[in-house]
Amino acid sequence: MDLSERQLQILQAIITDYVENAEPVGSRSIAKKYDLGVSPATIRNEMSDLEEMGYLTHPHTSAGRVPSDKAYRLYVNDLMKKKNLSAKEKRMINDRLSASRDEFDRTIRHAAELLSEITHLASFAMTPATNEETISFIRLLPVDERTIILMIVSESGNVTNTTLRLNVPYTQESLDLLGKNMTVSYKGRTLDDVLKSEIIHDVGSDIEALSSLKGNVMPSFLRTLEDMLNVNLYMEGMTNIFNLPEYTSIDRARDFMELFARKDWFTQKMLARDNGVVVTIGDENDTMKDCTLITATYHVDGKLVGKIGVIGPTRMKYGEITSIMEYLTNNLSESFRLTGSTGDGNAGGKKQDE
Amino acid sequence: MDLSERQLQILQAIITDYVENAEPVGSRSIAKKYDLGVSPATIRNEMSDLEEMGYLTHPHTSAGRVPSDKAYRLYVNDLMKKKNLSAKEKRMINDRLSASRDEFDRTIRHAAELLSEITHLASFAMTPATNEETISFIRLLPVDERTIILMIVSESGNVTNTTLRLNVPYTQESLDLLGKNMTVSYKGRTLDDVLKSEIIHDVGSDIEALSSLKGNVMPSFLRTLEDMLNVNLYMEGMTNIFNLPEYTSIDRARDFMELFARKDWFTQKMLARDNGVVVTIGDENDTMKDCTLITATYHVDGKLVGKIGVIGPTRMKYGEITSIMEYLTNNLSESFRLTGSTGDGNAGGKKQDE
DNA sequence: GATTAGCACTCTCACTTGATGAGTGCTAAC
DNA sequence: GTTAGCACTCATCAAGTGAGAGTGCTAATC
Repeated sequence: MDLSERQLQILQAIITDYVENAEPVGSRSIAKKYDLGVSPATIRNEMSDLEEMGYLTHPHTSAGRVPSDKAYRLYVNDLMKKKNLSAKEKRMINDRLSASRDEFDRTIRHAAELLSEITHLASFAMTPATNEETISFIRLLPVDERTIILMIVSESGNVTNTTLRLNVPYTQESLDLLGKNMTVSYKGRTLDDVLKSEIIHDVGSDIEALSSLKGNVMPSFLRTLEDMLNVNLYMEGMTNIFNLPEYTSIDRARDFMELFARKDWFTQKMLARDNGVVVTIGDENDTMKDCTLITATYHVDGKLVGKIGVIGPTRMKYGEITSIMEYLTNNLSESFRLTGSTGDGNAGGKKQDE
Repeated sequence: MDLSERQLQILQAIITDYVENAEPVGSRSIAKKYDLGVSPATIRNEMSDLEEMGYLTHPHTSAGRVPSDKAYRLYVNDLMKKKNLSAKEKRMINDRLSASRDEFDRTIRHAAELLSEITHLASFAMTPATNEETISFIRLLPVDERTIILMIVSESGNVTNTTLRLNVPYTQESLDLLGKNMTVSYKGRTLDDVLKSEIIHDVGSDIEALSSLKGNVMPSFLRTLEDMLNVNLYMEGMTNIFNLPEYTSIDRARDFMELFARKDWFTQKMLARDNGVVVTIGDENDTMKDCTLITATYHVDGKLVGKIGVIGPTRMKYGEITSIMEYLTNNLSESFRLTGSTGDGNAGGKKQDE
């Protein structure tokens, strides 16, 4: 049961108007503002049909119509036009990201800031999941008589380290040896793989002298691997939502904020989403049934996949926002194309044209 | 102009009642609940005097009295009784912190979580400022043909590293040499000191071959030092304030949240505060004039100083909260007494008695 | 002289009422 | 199929009302 051309026009007009003004839109104002060549009465009849089909709802008898989730879905799939970013917007994005291009985490955080500034919504950015990363080498360095540093380096240049305190003495040679020993064991294996296998049978060392040292180091080693697997989540512009009429009620604002205070939970949710630009509207989300969530993915070295996203009420400028996110993620992927995962000092990636 | 014993009793009763119920308290309810042996009329007269002296205010003619900032200050200085923590509370603190005692940053974050859970207020915790830390050694490690890792280790075992991309080739020897060279130059100097001097005259190397390599490394070196100087700030329980009657207005809630979205600014503010348990009430803060801020300091290795704090309306349980914070910071300092600054694998610090 | 009872007065809060206006839904005319 | 006309619905706002809590003053009491 397809919609007629006129119905689509009316639906689009209602969505446009409602997204702009956040107030139920009536037949008269549609007829006046959008030149559809028909009278309010006709529009009323069409509206009534659209409501029957589930595209519109009615807060109460004598109020205007409000688009339903189903209407937004139709809009996103078929009606919405991509917005061409202005030169100014493109320049803003390029400038703000390139200023920190040489440092990975900072760039990601800036992307989130930028996104919330441009969209006036709450945004977030996640560093890539690193399950697939492989270990390059492991090294142990002395600090003082009892303290050493354990350092794990991945093949894409990711580094994590932990300072740990031993309950046995050590020598420079034993540290070097254990480092080499561990490197041989784990080089080329993914973090996930190592973590899963080692946590079960914590193997002793072949060489007697190293055994106790290794016993000291292994728990920290596993813990450090876990740390490396953790993605960082940056959230920005949470307070933007206070300016939206949807959230003038304290309770709804509270619910919103509380949802995102649970960072771990939220990270898991987001990791599970598909790649590319993904829009989920209202009921399509299992929590936050009155929000829309848009996520997009960027790539590091063409391999690792990170995510950015915005969260807001279902009433949002879909065309504009998806276009911005597309541009932004392309820009990010471009920046991280040649370099490793943690900054590059000077040589920035090739810049996207403006 | 001192207050009479009876005036103090009445003031204390009003504060206690108001802190509990968040509603202006009238003479009748004081007379009924607190056994002062005088009639409401007498209390009314005293209240009137207290108001004249600036300890109480009046929302409107026919409402009860509300304590002023001045009253809270008097209460905190003279009237308030320290609360003895229950065994259960102590156990909770000990358990929750010791579970993560071997990892510094995580422990600090847990302290903030714990604090907001116990107090039902917004809380924060800062890692220590490290201006006074001194450099122990610097090392450069190879990743691939063009990528190396720069690693800086402080004498307390703090480690920071950056991956950087070179635009000149390198050899293992040159890396080792430059690392040693830099270690000799900077060992024993404080981060602050090195950062300030080097940022001005970016010295070239004495040995010709290292010159270009060093040129590549120095900018990252300085940037990494800056990173090391940055304190981490963890904020928790921001949404707790939504449950307080003081913040049922969306505008006040918004103001509150926006203040703490500016993490850098907030960090600076907090760094400037004195050591020990510090309470600033309402007007005593230059921003957030309707909040009370309580901060307390913990020590790492007896030297570095970090901070934790809570933020809430001036109406809060001062006695209880300061006691909790005192216990908590003592516990933290105890944990970080022997170990370096970034975890210790096994050997936990001596535990405080329960 | 300090304390207290009594009472008029003030102000908030919750509730009601009525007017207004936006918008629908139906019917009959075009 | 489209439109004008009109009765009807519902939210919103302002004004008005009464109850309740609490003060401040005065005069009586200890």
